Amino acid sequence: MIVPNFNPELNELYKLMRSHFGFLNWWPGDTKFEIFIGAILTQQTSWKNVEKAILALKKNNKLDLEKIIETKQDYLEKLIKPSGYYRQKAKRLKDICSIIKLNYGDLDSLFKLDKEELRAALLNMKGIGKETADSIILYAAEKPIFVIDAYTKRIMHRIYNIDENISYDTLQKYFEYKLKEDLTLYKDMHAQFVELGKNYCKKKPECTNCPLRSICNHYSRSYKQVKVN
DNA sequence: ACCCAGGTGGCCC
DNA sequence: GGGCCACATGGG
Repeated sequence: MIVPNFNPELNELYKLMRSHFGFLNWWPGDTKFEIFIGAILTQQTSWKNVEKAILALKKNNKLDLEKIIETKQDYLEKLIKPSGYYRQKAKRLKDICSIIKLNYGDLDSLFKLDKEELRAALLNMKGIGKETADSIILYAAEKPIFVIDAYTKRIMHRIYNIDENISYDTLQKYFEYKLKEDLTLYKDMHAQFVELGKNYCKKKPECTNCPLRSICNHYSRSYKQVKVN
């Protein structure tokens, strides 16, 4: 197996984030279907906006595979409008739900596929790329797969100075090679990356109180420690 | 008035 | 296999 040429202590990294943020217990959502829809709606969109869209779907009794299929496109667009890209997302949601209904009957049946088959099936649907597919597999279908996102890449770049443009698959394989395969760990570690990315390791980083500053290459480069005698 | 957010698909080379 | 672009709202 080809892995990138770096060797961070991922368990130490996890412990530092975990002790700072606590166990995050992701993904928020009452049902598998809600998590599934949320994973698509949150693409390139803040979770606050997604919550509004999901609430609107709930209030109008549309948070359901069959209901999404039955709902007219323009009405669905109105409901999910706050989540952005709403025309695209409404069409894709309807198409995706139709395909699931047609090929598998319902979401649970789709989720009964084994991990690799499920991933291939999801990636075959327009509107679901690697990150969304893996988020659905991890948090809705609850099979251990490590989710990579822009935060994960940025944080790994800052801490260990790895290539910013490392491919999704390479970084994912790296995590899965280094970590023990554990559903709860995979779920929480991704959540920790997002939390760190939102609060500290942003595009404009706020390193001074970052929980990872003790191990961060970027921090040592940017904030040269002045030795006090 | 910018910049950013838990990406993706289409098109091009 | 990668680079560029459209897609769109709401919050800082």
